[in-house]
Amino acid sequence: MKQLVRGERARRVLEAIILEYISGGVPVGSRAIAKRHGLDVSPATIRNVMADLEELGLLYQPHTSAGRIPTELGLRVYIDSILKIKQLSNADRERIRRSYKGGVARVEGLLKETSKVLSSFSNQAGVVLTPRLSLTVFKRIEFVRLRANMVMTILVSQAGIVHNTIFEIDGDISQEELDKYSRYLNDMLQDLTLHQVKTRLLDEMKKEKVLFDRLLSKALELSQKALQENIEDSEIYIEGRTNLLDNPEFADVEQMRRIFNAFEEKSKIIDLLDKSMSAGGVNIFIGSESELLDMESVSFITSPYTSGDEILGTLGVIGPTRMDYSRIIPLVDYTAKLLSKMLKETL
Amino acid sequence: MKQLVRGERARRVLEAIILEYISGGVPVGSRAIAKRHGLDVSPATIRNVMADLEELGLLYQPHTSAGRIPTELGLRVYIDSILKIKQLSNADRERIRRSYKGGVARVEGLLKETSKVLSSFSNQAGVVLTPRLSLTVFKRIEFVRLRANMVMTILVSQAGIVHNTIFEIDGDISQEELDKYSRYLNDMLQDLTLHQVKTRLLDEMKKEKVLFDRLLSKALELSQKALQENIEDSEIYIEGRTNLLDNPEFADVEQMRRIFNAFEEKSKIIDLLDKSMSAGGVNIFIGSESELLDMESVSFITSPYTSGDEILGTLGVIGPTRMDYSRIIPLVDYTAKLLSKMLKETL
DNA sequence: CTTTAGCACTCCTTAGACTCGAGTGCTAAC
DNA sequence: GTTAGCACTCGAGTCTAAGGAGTGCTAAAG
Repeated sequence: MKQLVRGERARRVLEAIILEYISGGVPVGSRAIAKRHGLDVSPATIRNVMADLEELGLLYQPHTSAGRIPTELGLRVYIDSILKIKQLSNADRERIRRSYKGGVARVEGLLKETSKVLSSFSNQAGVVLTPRLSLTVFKRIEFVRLRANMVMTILVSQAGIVHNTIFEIDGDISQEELDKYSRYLNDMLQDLTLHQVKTRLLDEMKKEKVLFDRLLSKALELSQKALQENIEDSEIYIEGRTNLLDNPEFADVEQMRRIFNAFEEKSKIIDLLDKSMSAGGVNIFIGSESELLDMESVSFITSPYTSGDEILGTLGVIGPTRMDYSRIIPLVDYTAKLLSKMLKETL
Repeated sequence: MKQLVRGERARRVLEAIILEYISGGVPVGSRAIAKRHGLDVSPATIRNVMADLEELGLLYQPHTSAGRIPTELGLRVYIDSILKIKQLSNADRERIRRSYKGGVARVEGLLKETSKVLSSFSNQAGVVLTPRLSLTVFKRIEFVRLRANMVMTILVSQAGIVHNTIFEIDGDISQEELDKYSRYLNDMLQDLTLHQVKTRLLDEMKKEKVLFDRLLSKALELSQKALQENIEDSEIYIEGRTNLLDNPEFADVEQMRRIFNAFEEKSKIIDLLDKSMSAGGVNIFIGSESELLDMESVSFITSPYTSGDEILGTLGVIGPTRMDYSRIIPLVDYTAKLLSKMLKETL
């Protein structure tokens, strides 16, 4: 990719245009570049370079007599081979840490807080994908008799995630009986991931068919039911949607509607975050790279977060393609690390 | 209020204008009313009536040569003394019931589903306030040892709501020990509301100071900690925000931003829903009646929902003041009743 | 061969002028 | 009390002209 932009000067011009465009949001002309960016050449020269960059597909003109705007490819090249990613300053780190007021009272709350942090420090939308239950490690199961024929199962994972399911059963079971089941299961299932738990339960059920142990049988059946429900699903927390309204490129209502529709539907965003979960480190999707239909002018910057060795989920920032990557990339990176640390230390 | 609009004809004109305005969204003129609403009088007569209604503050003109728009007061009068609230048709009821696919796997999910139902049947935004924990009845408490010094408390209410808190303790406690505590507490706290539980615990702690029972002491301390955390808070589920974008009155970006800001902040909406919880039946807030700053053109239609005798929360529809009250009022009413029934029957 | 000044050209943006039409309020007649 | 007639108001839409930002090309200079 680097070779695409041969000369040092071409690279500096591209950088200048992108910086100018990011801060201004309007097409940038040759004069502005020549003046403000310490390139000691005339606008005419800049124009020649611009024409070259346009031919390479890194810039384009909305119309003949307008300045240039970077294309997605242009941004890609910039991010991959020009942008130097700075570390977050100590002051910034400190400010981020401080904005997590209080301790970790609930994992859910911590994740929600994180999406708020991402949004307020980026001035864009912050997003956090919740852990997929099936990937987490089993910690505890409890059954609660709600009333005759109705039982609630509460599942706790090592990472402190709680999940409950309510379901109907044939015939009543007393709370004492249910407690016996859970004690039994808690012993059996220690240290398995929920995914493993599921297959383990199936194995045991097969064995049990031969042994005819009634206690065992019921316990397995109940937990089986509890695990059927959506342990593969994730949710997302999105905060700061309205920050996006401040970007002039979304002023047009039609654009806006599409973006907010995507926020409303969530499933596409979940898919995207899910995909970038396994790829370690910071991921960047520029415009149509995210393959979310109708989202040409939106970029995602994401990073997975963990708890100890478990990869739990992804967090990130959603903003216009024209966002301040140099600030937001380290922000996402640091926030992911900080969250991982908090999850590990407190749980 | 009824006296405000003396003549039968005046009332019919007001109704006609409101109906026309609701369906069209643009100021309505005298011709349209004279033609379409079976009032057998000329436009000039209508104009006279309109002038009277305007003097009463029920209508206003955006500018001299425009038609009339109902004021908030006009809508209020219409809703209070003209509108006859129809029952929902059986077909509609059936369609609503059917849109709850599957059973009640989690209360949380049920509430979220409900806000979706409200949104899709009203074509506006649907909103559901989650139960305030402190009002619900205690069912069960569990402690889980996450690791040394870290304990999770899981609280289950009779209505099937689960709430967890993680906190640090001085000195390690084994899981067996924790189980003892929870068995003890589960016996003691049956059938109290969480609010009562809180005071009860304080009482017991005072007594205990005298008795020096170590088991009791620790158990009380832990549960006390768990209850300190946000049992007074509620959350809301909002669905169908983007439906509001289809209303021409919100086409202007500035308007939109204000509304979406309110959605983002939530606390004001929570307050409003909270307030309308105690007032039984359907509540209607037109425009500035809701006292949400900057929300002149938005109406709320809300109704509390219950589980048995407990009032749990509020649900409703948020839309433009210009919404189809005759359809949405019974929708909100029916949905609240249906949700209450489901909560009661399955839990 | 590269850089630059000069210049004609393009095309968006803005503002003003104008028309059109919906709707009103008033007056006078029924 | 109701209605027809009419002058008047005012926003929405259309058209035109001016202004200006920015370009591409050419030709000269380094």
